[in-house]
Amino acid sequence: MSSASRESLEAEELVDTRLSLVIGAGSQPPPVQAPLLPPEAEGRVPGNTGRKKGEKWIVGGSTRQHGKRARAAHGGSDVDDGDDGGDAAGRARKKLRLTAEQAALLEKSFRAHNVLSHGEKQDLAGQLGLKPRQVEVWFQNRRARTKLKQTELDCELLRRWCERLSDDNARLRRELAETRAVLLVGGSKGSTLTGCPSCNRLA
DNA sequence: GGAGTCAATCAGGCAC
DNA sequence: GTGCCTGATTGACTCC
Repeated sequence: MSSASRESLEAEELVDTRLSLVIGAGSQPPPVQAPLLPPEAEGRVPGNTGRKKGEKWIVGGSTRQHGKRARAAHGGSDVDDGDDGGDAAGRARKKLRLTAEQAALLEKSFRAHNVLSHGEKQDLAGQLGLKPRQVEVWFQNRRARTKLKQTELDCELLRRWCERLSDDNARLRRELAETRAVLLVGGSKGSTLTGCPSCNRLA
């Protein structure tokens, strides 16, 4: 499958396809973490495993400042200019809601490349009438939520795979027991196949 | 050391 | 009122 066509799959389509291809496919384990993301993005994320999962720390809380601090460290030229609220004076922030057209264009871009270059970010922001930082945040959140969804899908896939393996195991055990019984009866009637008297395995 | 990314989280707004 | 979605923030981390 090409990466382009893979990217076009909706998550639901993906899980359906993989279930039909994989769960019925015999002994191969399911391809967990079949990427929802384009490959170039995966290459850009070499684990980021240093963080201790589940570790928590205080974030913001009452001292939270909307938009004034971190962007300096991120080289953001787009720190709060007022039209998205968020100043420290306590004025309630008005949340940006993307239009359907904006969302569609972002989605289209995400499917093409889920990581933006600087130029792509600028261009996209220009087309959308948004700040580059807002485009960046949208992609960031989109990646995070895509990954979360993929994890949930993988989890479900593994659960079903496990169920199937258990069923297969039970069936094979039944068949083995039946076969042994038949052969042992046959053996007592002169068959050339016999079972080991100590372990009942075929001799 | 700066830039980019991620995980975790907060918080506004909408549907129910 | 609650739950969900989603834009935004923050600190840790990786890479060059």
